[in-house]
Amino acid sequence: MKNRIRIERAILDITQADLAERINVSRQTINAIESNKYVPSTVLALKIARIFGKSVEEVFELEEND
Amino acid sequence: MKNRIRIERAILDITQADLAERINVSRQTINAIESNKYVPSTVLALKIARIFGKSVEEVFELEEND
DNA sequence: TACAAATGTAAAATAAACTTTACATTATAT
DNA sequence: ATATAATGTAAAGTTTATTTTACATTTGTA
Repeated sequence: MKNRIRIERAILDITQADLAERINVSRQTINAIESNKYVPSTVLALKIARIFGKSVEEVFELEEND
Repeated sequence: MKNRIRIERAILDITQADLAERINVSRQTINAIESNKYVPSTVLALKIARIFGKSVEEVFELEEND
């Protein structure tokens, strides 16, 4: 699965730590999701997308191997 | 988090086992997600929504406690 | 009513998400 | 060039997702 978190963060001009704080997870969790170390839960995906004002599909995209 | 899986399944007229097979998880996993025993990964949410022809937000909805 | 299909559920095992702490590297501004 | 902020990463620990097997209950149908 791919994601556009880094880009959306840049548009909002917020750091990984900012985003983490806004959805109540650790900064490392955001870093790990953003760099595809693991797949977030649906609750986190919904919260992240909501902060960006985008749908989950606009932020996270399935790939062939998923 | 709430979900509309049961309703969307009814619209498509498919069983939990059918849905499970289509996204390559066990039937128990679908049953557990559908009855809110746990929160699916974003990959599963995207696959489930795609089968229903709906967005993730149309199938899964955040609640206050999330 | 009886049979079959669908759903609910439970326990044990494994994999994966997430936290905390801590430190290293990279980028940015002064 | 130096200080500071941001990001990358790692290890250990806890919690949660997911699988497998198995059985019980409910629902639909002949």
